[in-house]
Amino acid sequence: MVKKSVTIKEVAQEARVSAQTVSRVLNDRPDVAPKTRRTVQAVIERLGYQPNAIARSLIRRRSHTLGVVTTELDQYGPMRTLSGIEREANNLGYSLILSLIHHHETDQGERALNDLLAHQVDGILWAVAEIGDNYAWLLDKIPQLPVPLVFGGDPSHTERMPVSPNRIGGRLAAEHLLAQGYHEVGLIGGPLDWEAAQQRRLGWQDVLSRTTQTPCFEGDWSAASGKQGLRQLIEQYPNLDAVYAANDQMALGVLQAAHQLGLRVPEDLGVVGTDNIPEAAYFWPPLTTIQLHMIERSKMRVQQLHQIIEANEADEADEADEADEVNEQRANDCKTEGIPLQPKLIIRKSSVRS
Amino acid sequence: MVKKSVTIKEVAQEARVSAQTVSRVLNDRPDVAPKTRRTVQAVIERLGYQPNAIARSLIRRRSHTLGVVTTELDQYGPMRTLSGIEREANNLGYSLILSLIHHHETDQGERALNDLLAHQVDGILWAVAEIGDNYAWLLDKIPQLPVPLVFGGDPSHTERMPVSPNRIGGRLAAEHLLAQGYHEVGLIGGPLDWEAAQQRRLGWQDVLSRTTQTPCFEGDWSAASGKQGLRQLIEQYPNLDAVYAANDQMALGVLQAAHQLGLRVPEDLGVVGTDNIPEAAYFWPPLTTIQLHMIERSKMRVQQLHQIIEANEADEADEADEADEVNEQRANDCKTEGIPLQPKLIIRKSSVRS
DNA sequence: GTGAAAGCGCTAACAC
DNA sequence: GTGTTAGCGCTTTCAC
Repeated sequence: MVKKSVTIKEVAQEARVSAQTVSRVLNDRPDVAPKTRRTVQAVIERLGYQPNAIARSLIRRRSHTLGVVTTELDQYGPMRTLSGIEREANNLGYSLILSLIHHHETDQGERALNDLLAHQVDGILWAVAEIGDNYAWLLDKIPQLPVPLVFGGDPSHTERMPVSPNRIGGRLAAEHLLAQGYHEVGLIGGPLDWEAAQQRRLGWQDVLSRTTQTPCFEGDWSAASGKQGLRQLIEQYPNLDAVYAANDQMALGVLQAAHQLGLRVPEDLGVVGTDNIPEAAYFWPPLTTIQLHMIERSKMRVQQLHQIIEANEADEADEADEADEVNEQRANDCKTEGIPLQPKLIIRKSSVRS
Repeated sequence: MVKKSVTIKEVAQEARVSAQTVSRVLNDRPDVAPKTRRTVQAVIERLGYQPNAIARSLIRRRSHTLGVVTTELDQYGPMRTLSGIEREANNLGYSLILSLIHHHETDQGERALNDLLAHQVDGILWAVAEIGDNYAWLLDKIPQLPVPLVFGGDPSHTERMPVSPNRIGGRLAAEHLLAQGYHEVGLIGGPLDWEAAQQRRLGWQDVLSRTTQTPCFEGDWSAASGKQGLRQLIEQYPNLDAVYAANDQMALGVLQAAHQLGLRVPEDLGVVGTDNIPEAAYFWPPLTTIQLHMIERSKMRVQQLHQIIEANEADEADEADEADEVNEQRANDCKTEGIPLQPKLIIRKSSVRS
């Protein structure tokens, strides 16, 4: 412990060269005599020297660090997103500074953002769910940010796709249940101020509003709320014979409530969830669900951010200043790749009357 | 975008004072004339100035940043640990640099460690599960590290508690099942090279080896392996009437297999899991499980690390150099607080014959 | 109370 | 090829 780190100067002294030469070796510059290079490398090895990334970033104006802002990690969604982000960031050679928002208050977001900026991150991934107008202040702020910011959370209109994948997911679920011969399909949605919940609900409505009633319950993503939701819907709509839940946890709650109410799934009640959490295949019965490709999606966001960063860097070198247009361009390039990420219906027992 | 950040010099110039004075204002030093302070603060506000944390750490030798090394976040355990770490780090004013290890190879660990050191973290939380001898190289290395490192993963002998909480958990599960009148209690364990899995197994054995046979299956933490595990155990031990699973996911797999085999839970088969994931209460039937207080535990680790860091800092100021002994001391102080974190049996339907 | 000078660890630009 | 000088943004002496 408390063993002081080795500096470039000490290495230089020990190798009887200047600090500059050591630096050249570190950065694999060609203009070093092979012999000198070997000597220096030997000393580096021997002393266990590690260049100080902090000092480097200070002068290079590039920290090779990305900031990630997200919410509590106790839900599968945020967690998987983070997992994907880390994977890709790692690939591209970035370290990650993590900043969690705990109570969905704006000042928390502001704090997180400033914190990351203070740490001179090269870019920011904003993976906080869109809730109410919590994006508003940020959207205002983006133009003034010294670094690029990309939204990395769940897919929503911020992707500027023609239709939100969440909405498409809602449609897939509803269409599937109708196709399986269910007639009255209820929704157990997420909190309606969450953009993702809203979109899933819209998708479900797209399909059902013309054909049937639209029994609907607003949950809070927890299994408890799913359970409560089914009880309440069944009471209000005795003919309800299927439910689309906006996440798999709520679907799990629905399954439990169904067992307790003596409803057989899928015979008496069809159930479809959302997210395809790893456990879903092991629910009883196994849960049909909508896969939204969160991990792949967040990887793409990191790539996108990376490209913007690189583009900015290049532009600065060129003294050109059409940076923003270039960014726009790159961003669009990325978006068009989104085709393989179409939401996918994963059919299991919970929605298939045999 | 690409808007250059404001520096302290610009603020100084704008406020017609020296950079030094601005620095004094930033750090709330007393020796600044109230009037000057106000002027400077106004300029800071107006320019939206943010001190550069990187430059600061360079000179202060303190980055207020902790490094976290953990494995893939696709399991509940690591995720919750991270969640707890982040919460407490945030409380104590630290930012977090995240470094995930993907393939459990030693060089990955080495890379992660070096990466964090390069970033001049003030301390490191090693939240990687102990698997095989993957701690060995690290234990060797710790004495040479320039910063303190604390193990932040699941509870194991690294806590130097008399008995691992994991083992106590295993005992609780087995004792409970026997008390409920089950006679032949099988284990569906985690991979045996995981220290945590090993300890849970030992706890189970402590209770059962004398009274009954010890049917045992080695899973891989996944629900799929839990399912397979039950099928196999039942075949080998037709009289098996209870199962203790080393995590809740495997317990879920057991429940599914039981349903498929026509075994009623809890009448024909008692089931106890481990972790108390939020979903466990909504399994069918609701799952009895062992709560290991991962979040609280990881918070404690962060506090511990913080205290060591502070102690080192104080020592350096004092020119004293008994730092290591102090560390040892502090660390021990922390450990003795562990009493409220005793594993807890959470009884639900899956193990209670009515 | 305030400013000037020096330096944290490193690298870019120029000498030689 | 290599060393010297300067400086990233900030804080810590130590003058005044």
